[in-house]
Amino acid sequence: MNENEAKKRIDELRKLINYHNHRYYVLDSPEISDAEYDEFIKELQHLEEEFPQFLTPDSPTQRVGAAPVEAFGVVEHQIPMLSLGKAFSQEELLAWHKRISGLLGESEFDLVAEHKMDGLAVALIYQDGKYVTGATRGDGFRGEDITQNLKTIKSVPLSLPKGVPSRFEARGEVFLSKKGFKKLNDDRAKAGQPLFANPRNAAAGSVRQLDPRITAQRPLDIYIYGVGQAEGGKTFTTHWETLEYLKSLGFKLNPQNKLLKNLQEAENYYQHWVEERERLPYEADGVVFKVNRHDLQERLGNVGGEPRWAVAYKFPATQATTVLEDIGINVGRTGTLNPFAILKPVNVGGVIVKRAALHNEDDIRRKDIRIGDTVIVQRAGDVIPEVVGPVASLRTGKEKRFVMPTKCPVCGSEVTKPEGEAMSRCTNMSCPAQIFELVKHFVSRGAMDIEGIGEKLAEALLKAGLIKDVGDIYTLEEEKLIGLERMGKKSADNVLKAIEESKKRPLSRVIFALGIRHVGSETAEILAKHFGSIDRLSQATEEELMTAPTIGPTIAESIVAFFRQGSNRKVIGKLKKAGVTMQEKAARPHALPLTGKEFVVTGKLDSFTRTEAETRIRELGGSVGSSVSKKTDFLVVGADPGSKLDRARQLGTKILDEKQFLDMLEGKKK
DNA sequence: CCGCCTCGAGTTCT
DNA sequence: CTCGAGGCGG
Repeated sequence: MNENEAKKRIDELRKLINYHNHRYYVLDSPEISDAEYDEFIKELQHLEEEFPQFLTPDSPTQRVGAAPVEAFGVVEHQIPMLSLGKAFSQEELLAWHKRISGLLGESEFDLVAEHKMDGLAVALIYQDGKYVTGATRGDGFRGEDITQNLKTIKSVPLSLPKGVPSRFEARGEVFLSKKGFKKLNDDRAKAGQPLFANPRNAAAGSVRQLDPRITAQRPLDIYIYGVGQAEGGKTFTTHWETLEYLKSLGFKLNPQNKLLKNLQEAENYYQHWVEERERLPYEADGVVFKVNRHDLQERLGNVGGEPRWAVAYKFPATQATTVLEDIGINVGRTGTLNPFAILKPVNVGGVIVKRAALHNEDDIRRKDIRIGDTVIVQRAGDVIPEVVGPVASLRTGKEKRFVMPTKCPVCGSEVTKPEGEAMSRCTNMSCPAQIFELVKHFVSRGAMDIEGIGEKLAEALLKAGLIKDVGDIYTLEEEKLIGLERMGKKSADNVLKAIEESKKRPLSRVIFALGIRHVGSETAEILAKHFGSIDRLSQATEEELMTAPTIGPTIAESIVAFFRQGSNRKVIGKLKKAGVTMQEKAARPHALPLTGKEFVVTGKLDSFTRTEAETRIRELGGSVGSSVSKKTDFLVVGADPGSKLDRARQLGTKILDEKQFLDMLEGKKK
């Protein structure tokens, strides 16, 4: 290949790559496969190596691999990057609107609504259509030169179409998607590095890497929201037109931007996203409203370093800081010691939070959470409150590191933490905490389903010594029950009736109810089918157990150990004596209607709870999965479905609404 | 041996 | 809903 041919092919490839890059990273609708794209990149790299005279900084191969710098240079913003005034309530939004309406002498004017991304503001500067400089906002007047780092973001165009102003500055927000943020933190956790508290910190940290090769590995993205400096070229009369123009230049804009007619529509827009923000692929901490017409913007001007023509209306915070007063320990059914945070009560997004999950010891150490720390607490949507991490800068030095007790806080027995496992466990099988949890599990809905025995009664029964293990439930008598708190004849009768009922539960439920470690509802089902009775199951050796599907050495060992334990054999004896199901029911004459079909349920159903629906499916021979996969046959969708619906659509899984599902249960169609 | 897919277990607040 | 871990396929 001679020089001329090479030059021609290089230009061609760059055009091609830029086009497909834009399709993929900006428009989210690729036309070619990743492999084909990589082929183009490879070919271009080869040519550029062979003909280095044609290598230019705006070549798509130059996004990665610039050498690290010692420190960042300074970039002066020709037009300051101002921060926005904030509104925290409807009243404050109203006040903003009223003030500018007064200044303008009219109250109906278009507004542009945008999401306030949880990221960091940057400027991209183009000279004669070529990307030359990228800068952080800094203090608004001077920022840091992060040109090489921003270049690694694939949705940043490196060159613009002909006809753009000779010097052109686009402004936007660099951010991490929720997924990207999570993945980044997961990777850091695995590597034992400190975690980022939120996507903004993560984005800022990534963009301010001295080594652009590190930045290139972070899944950063950018939404452009405006123009800074622009010498020559087009002028626009509204902000919306400016946004359209930016889009036409190849910049990536937030698809949720919207042109609104008045304040009412702005309030609706806000309300909508307060409710829907969980569903967004990125984190937003509010919405921004901007006066659309540029002439009105100019008349309103700036005041106190903030433009009067825009306002950031913040969402209710999902994070708050409070003091971690102590770390408590719960002992679970399987003896696991589960630490939880005891917090100085704090309002997070309208809910008073006093406790929060702290999954395990490693997690506490990884996040370096200490008792007495001021911590960030987060409650996203319906999700359980969790401690994100400490605010290390507020430490006084009096904070105490958490140490997992070596004795069970409930019974005082030895605690072990097997090598390589995340959980510490109490070794005492008859630890009162474990027995209590086991009773709760035994009577719970998915297990023996004894209505009337709940947390309260279970505790009372144990305390009064009426039961010592789950087998004793079947020897309870009316007179004894009536003595207990809030328990009259009527309630006692009901409880006894429910206990009687529970004797009829199928074998699989009984196996599940026993609470054998690693044996949940699915595995119990398999064991019941495979062994047919408790007697055969209890006599099975590890080898025999492992012939059943999904049973490996760990589960097999756990089952054998369970039945070897004398106390467990005694419990089974009691259940047998009471007449609880010990055999799989005789093979049914005809196959159940839903045999072999796997269901997944999402959202709220009207006719019954999700667990009830799942039980019904199992009774009819179907199985229930917890997430949608290739194997799933049907997704049952109730109100307010979660991400499972998206996944089902992706996989083309058959989707049933509640009505169709009920019809199916009644056997109307298959 | 590693990565993917499921299952099991535990959590908070209204 | 999320995390950890068991099972199994590539």
